[in-house]
Amino acid sequence: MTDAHVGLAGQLTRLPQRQVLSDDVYETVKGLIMDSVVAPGTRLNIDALTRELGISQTPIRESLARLESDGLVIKEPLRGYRVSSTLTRAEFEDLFEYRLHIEPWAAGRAAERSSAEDLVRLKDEMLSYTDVPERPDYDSYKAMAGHDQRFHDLVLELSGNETARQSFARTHCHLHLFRLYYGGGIATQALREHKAVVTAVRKGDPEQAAAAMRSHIEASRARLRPVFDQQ
Amino acid sequence: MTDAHVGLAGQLTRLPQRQVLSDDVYETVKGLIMDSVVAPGTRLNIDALTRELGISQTPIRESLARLESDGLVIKEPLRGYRVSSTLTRAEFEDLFEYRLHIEPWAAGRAAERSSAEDLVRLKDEMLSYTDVPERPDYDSYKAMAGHDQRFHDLVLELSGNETARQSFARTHCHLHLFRLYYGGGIATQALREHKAVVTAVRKGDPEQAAAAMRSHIEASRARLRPVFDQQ
DNA sequence: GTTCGCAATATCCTATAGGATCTTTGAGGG
DNA sequence: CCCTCAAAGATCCTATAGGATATTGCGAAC
Repeated sequence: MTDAHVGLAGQLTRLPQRQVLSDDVYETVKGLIMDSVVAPGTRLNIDALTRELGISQTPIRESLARLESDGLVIKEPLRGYRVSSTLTRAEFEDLFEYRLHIEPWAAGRAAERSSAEDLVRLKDEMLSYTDVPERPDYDSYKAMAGHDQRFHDLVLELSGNETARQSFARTHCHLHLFRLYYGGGIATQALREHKAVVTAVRKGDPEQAAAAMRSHIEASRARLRPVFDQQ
Repeated sequence: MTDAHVGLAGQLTRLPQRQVLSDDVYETVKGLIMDSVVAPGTRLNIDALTRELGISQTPIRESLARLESDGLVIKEPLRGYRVSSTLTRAEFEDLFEYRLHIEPWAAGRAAERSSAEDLVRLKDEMLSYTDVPERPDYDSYKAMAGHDQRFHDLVLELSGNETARQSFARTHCHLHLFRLYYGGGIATQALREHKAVVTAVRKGDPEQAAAAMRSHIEASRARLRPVFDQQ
């Protein structure tokens, strides 16, 4: 390796970006929140995290600052951070209303604009999660949630409007929905609905794509709403 | 004060949130970026900021982490932060396209839903910036930008969908547009367009409100586009 | 029993220091 | 001249320490 490097100055691309500790901490704490290991409302004690993670306070503080911007933690000056609550019903309704405004539009644009390569990416994403177990456990729930998020992000990306994609990403929609555990069992329906969106996009039919996406989101909302009736 | 406090235990509300140094730093650096004191692409040297602001690195790092989430700085691990570029033409177009999708919808909803109190707030906001100078200087430009941002945020708020308002806020639309300095001179037109939106919202006419907002955003886009022709 | 005040403890926030990594500079060789 | 390499310097990142603030617990008074 050292010998191969000699004489190639300037011809190697820059190494991939390094992962620094604060990034690791961010992902770790995010995972704890996402998996409800730390419950909504829980105070996040910086000194305790220091002890438990075996690192200093500084990267912890930095990652908490980022998580605050993500809406996953709430900072109270001088008193610390706490995990944000899961969505209230009002927030849930706002989110879906917003989705119903943005995502069918995006799907329609994806139908108008997608190249053959784009369609391959859609197909690949659909193939990334097909093994729906009869009795969903936590891992399959998590895998489905991952597919769901990637699918929607991809459609937003194929809409060709990066502002819209980022805006949607910044709602952290699927992260918040993930935290509203609903026991699974509906992956088959969601996959079917995703497939209908993909079919319309492939046909290049924006009206049908928008309608399929709207239908999917409305169904998703209806499936999730009972969560709030149990509280 | 100490005497007044005696015997009133539990009856005083919690004091307003305290401002900590990292919050101050965040606003300071944000202001430097917004005012283009530090130009787009500039590296932000943490040690230099430490010396110039006379504080330690820690609050600086925290505020930079937040500014990264805001899209105002870009972090390159181990190499530091740099100020994000001003909007490219493509980003500008995406942003306006997104606005054209979101803001007329929001204005229409505001027209449907606003209470008398809401309308007072709109009126107050319109009254907050009326003194349009013949020859706009930097301060008036900044004041107009402030009004512009507050106005649009208020309409989003009156739409009644907090997800939408936050999503729009997180684009930092007016902050990015502010950095595209265009020399002013168009405040009178923008105010006239804002007034048309307010008039329609007051009438409770959602179609007219949406149309007025659409017209305003399209005009705003047309006014700003020449910025890119000069680059 | 409740409430208040005070001291002790815990936690948050920032400053400082040191190690790791990157960037710049200068010398030497072709 | 250009290129390479090594050393020096600058900067980033994290650990540690100390001061400021909030929280908790206990005892005294009512």
